[in-house]
Amino acid sequence: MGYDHKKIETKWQKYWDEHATFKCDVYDFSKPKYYILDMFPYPSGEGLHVGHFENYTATDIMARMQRMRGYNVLHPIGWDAFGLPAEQYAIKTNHHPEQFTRTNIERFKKQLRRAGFSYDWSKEIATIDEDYIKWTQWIFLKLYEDGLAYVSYQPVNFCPALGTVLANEEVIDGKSEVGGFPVIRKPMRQWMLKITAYADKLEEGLSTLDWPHSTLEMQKNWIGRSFGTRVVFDVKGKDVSFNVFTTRVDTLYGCMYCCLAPEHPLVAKITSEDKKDEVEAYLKKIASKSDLERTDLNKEKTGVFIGAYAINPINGEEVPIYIADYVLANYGEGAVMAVPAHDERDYAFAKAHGIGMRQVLEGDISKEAFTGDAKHINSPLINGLNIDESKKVLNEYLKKIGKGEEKITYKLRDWLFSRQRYWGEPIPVVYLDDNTIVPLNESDLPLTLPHLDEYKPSGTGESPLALAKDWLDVTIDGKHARRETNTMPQWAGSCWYYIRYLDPHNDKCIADPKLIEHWLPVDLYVGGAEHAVLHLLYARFWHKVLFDHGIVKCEEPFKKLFHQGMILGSNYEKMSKSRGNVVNPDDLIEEFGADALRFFEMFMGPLEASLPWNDNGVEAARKYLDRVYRLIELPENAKKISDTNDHSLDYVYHYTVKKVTEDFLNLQYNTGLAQLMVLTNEMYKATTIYKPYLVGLIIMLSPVSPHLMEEMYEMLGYDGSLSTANWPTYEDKCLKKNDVTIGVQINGKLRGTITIDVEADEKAIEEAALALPGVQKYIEGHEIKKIIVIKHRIVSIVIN
RNA sequence: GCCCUGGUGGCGAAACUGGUAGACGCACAGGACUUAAAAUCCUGGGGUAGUGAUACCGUGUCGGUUCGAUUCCGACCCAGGGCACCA
Repeated sequence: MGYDHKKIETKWQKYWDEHATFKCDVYDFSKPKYYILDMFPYPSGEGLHVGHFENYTATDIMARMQRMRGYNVLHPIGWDAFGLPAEQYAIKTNHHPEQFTRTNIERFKKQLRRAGFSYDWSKEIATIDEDYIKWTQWIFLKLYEDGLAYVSYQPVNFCPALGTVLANEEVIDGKSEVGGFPVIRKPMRQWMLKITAYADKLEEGLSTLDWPHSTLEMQKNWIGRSFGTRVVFDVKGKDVSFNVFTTRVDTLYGCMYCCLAPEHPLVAKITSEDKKDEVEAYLKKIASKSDLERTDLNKEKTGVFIGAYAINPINGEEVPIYIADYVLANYGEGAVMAVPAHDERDYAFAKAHGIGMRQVLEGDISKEAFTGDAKHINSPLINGLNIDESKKVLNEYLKKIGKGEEKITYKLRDWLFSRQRYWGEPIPVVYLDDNTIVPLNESDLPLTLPHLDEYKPSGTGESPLALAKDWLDVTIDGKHARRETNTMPQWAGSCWYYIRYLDPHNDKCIADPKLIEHWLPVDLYVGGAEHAVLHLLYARFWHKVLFDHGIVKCEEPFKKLFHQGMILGSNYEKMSKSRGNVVNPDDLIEEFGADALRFFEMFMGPLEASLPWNDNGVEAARKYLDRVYRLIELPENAKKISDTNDHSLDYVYHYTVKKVTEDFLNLQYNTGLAQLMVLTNEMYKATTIYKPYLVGLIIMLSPVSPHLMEEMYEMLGYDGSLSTANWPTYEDKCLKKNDVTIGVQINGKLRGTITIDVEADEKAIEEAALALPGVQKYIEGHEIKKIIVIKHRIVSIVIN
């Protein structure tokens, strides 16, 4: 019937608890450190799902393995506990969101313990804890001191249905990411973080990281660094000029008009009298468009001539100035020089507005803009040169005449850091009656949330905190002041939690500097690819700020990053309640045990792949574990266990140790486990099982299915927990085989195999290959042109 | 449209720096054990033709390089993820 998973798993979970088996002494610097981190969960009302399990099992295996390999392993867990669902629950029920959150945390904890994850629970943190909020706010004050946090009244995305402002990243196609409600533009007082000040450092740091290629690409694209030129255009007849940004300064001779963003400050100043009405009407049209419409209409290039002309600094030509909404106010200089012949957008605009074009590169522009590299024409200073050479020449020239310079711009925008919500960290500043901002003193932290009778958004955009009169009004140095009602976004707490884990109860500083220096950066960080940009970019940003303050000593927080794939429903669709394909881990643990679930989730395929759930999978994993168990439980197998080595398993065992060790360290658990199955199968076939090899199997399997392996270790007569056992090693001499089987190809087709002594020289291999009857048959009557012998691999015979 | 990732049996997947494609597992089939079934243990499974040894075909498609290509190169098709007028 197999082992009693309930009894065994409960027994060992209790043992680990009572012996504090996985508590990490962070001050023990005698062993090399290994810091392995999971992206901490948001404690939702739905509990842990199989996807969480995949993530946490993967890291748990690494943690358990590295402990056995002699590392001091830090493997903590905590709760990303602020978040919208708790607030929405509070709005509905009028209960405090913390109540909801704490209940969920307890449920998650129970599930994690049942899964047997080897977390150091003494390091547990939640972002909503007062002594955590304190340091989140403390970091905010550092950002404020540095001028990296500032108030801005720019238009922001307001979602009437949620009654709150959203970050650009939370708006998808003009609708809120959560709920899918329409979003409009509305000017409001906001806190911004100047992440753009770190754009360069964030870009540069990417090259030092051992991260998935696609994630590095995404961050690179998000930061969007581009090298170009700022060119100065004077406005004809007025004493003003404007800048444009271009990455193609080489096409300057082909500039037929200039285009300002509708919001450009110069528009009002230089619009001619007769064009005022037209411009006004256009601006009105733009303003009423939502982001959705603005991007939707991107097929048609709209814009109007504003009755002014700019002077092209390269040739003194006067070109008309337009405004058009395809020019973005907050990128580059908010203005472009338009070269219809060599830019797709300018081409479309010119066609639509009857503007001519001048070709300045050789190429076909009859149907579309030519954007490739070629020789320049119609460009006196650079005729005959290609793009790169031309840029160099023109950059130098523009610099000399004071009309431009090389410039770097970024797509990255500043981070909208405030939310008009209750359930977030209060922003630790107050406003005097004259609107002067006064940051709180460090000694006043943490600034905690007041209890409210109602948690509904005020609807005007201000957070429910505006209703907490007693909390809101304060006296600072005898003067009346009002607290900031905005709170921080959920991202805030997750920006630095990996630091707090080192020293979660420190009330003097965010963590003991000695610990920060020793333990950071995180050696391995595992979590979903959905955080490829936002969380991982924000956390890197804060880390770099803390680095500049000397608080952390390394420039990047997460040395190696890994994204586990998504587990899909058995119908290949994303698991969701509405699709009815959600798999509940609790039921599976109940029926097959945590060990089996852990095993299956690692065995089902590569960790990074998104794979469909297979209902038989967990049962199959369980059957394998039963099979391992029977190696000692079944009398006829137990009889075979011997303290004397008959060497029959030497090769397969040592090969398995090598492969499993390498595969596990590379997070290729599926192939490592396959090899453990091979070893198990061989043990079944063997007449004698050398006991140390059996122990080796148990140890290698223990990170994956720890409870049963602890039990088996005990059954074999060993004391204590496997966590103090040593990871097995292999000997090269056991990996040597006496002979190898290699293929024999004739003209690329496999015609036979030979088994030959590994030491055999090429000549002997060649002879053995030619001697094969199957080979002879093909060679007869043909001339052998060439024989290629690759030792231990293949013999390739070429005939005509 | 642009960027990234991937496409291998009925299914999940393996395959070192180009070297016997399909390890391991699921499902399936056969055998042993059993009165029987379940469980277990053993064996067999890429396709087509053939009783058979064997032959031919086969890693999304088409071409190329090579003695040899899942692996390298070119073009294309499909799926997933990201970005979206970024000058």
